[in-house]
Amino acid sequence: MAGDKGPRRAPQEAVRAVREDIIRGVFAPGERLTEDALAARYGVSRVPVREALRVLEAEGFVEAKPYVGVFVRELSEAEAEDLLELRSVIEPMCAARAARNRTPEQLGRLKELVSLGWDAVRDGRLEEVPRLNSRFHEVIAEASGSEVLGQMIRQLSQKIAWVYAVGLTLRAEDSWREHEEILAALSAGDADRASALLGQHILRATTAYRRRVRTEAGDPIG
Amino acid sequence: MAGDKGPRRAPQEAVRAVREDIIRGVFAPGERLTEDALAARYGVSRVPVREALRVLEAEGFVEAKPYVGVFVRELSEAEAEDLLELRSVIEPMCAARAARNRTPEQLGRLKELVSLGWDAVRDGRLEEVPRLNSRFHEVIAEASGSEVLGQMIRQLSQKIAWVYAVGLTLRAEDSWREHEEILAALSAGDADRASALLGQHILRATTAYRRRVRTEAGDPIG
DNA sequence: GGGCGAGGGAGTGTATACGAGAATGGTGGG
DNA sequence: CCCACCATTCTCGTATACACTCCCTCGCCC
Repeated sequence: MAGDKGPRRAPQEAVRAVREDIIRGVFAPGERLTEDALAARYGVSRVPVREALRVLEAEGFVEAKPYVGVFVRELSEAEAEDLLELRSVIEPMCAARAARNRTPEQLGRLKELVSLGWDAVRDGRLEEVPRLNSRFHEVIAEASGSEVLGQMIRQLSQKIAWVYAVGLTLRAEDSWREHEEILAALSAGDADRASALLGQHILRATTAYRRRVRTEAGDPIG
Repeated sequence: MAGDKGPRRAPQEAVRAVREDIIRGVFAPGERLTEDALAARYGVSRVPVREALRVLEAEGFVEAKPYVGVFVRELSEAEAEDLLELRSVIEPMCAARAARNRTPEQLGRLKELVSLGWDAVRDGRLEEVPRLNSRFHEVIAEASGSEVLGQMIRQLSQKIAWVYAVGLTLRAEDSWREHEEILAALSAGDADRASALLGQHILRATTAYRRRVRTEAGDPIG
């Protein structure tokens, strides 16, 4: 079906696709995902889909019950806060390393992302912002030079994007202004400043998230 | 083939089995894992093995190259330190929650693990210690009540066990004495003390690890 | 009329079979 | 003697087919 040009590697793409669909809200929390439906959706067999679902289970996006099926996980407000707090301690650590190890190529990608983020915010394409946000933080993780750390941050970042996207998108302008400052510190190789800025950045994001959740409802994030 | 008594649930067990074999050093870092060999080893088909390998890849234990195969990852000394540092900030956070949320059943399991750990140390069965160590920390993660946090710690804990096991096993007596104190704090519901003790515990483990690495060699952990 | 048990449908779990790509060894030419 | 090219082979990647489990419904009995 949709296998227009997908040449010879389906499962890795399937993971990305399903994960993005979950983050974008195409699949709602609690929803059951049937292997057949996903297979048809992506024009592949059930085997790659199964592998993708197992990966997503390991990453914490879905929950699988044996002989029953997989369901999109529902994040409680408490868990969302845990994610944010977790990031608030990990990211500064990561930023300090990134300021020392970042390559010019990575700086270039960060600059491009900041530019794209600004454009998206300015043009009101808010649905693209969480994804760009994730990628900004993922590149920083990559720039830290630690494969292990990078993988952790990557997963964490994607889940944060999910938390935000499930609710709404806001605080976009401030966020990207702060991204710009972080980029400057990284560019200058100033580890302390990069670490401090990122800590501040996460703190503000957390505060904004809490305020929004409080005012909107007391419900689970879903 | 060897479907002795496990005829009805293979893949989840396969993940555990392969992961334990990697941690125990049955499969050395850098080694190539063929699906057929693993399938034969566990008496199942290639399909569950593939799913297990994808999960382990997501967890960071192996690296998969398309159309080539999966290889056990090699952790550099820097990455091992990153893991330890990561744990040093996450675990105290986790312990504070666990002190508030732990159930009597979880306390019971912790007590049993401390007992088993002491026995293993006393009897010189040092090869069992890393696994018990992991489980102790995993139960604490579970007791924190946060599914998200628990999953993160779980993966982290397993990788730490790997780091230790690949090198050697030591500091076992002190470690389990400290486990006992942590258990006491959890039992008393003293969040501050539990958090502080766990931070201290991790710090000592990290120091011991570094000293060992320094004195033994400058090589990668593998 | 309500509760309980059996049967059917749906979907997962697993195995087998086949096609595609890459590493390896041999062979021929320079 | 060395290098490049090609074919073989091994392994991964995917699709198809079947067995087992769960859930829901319908019928029976109390």
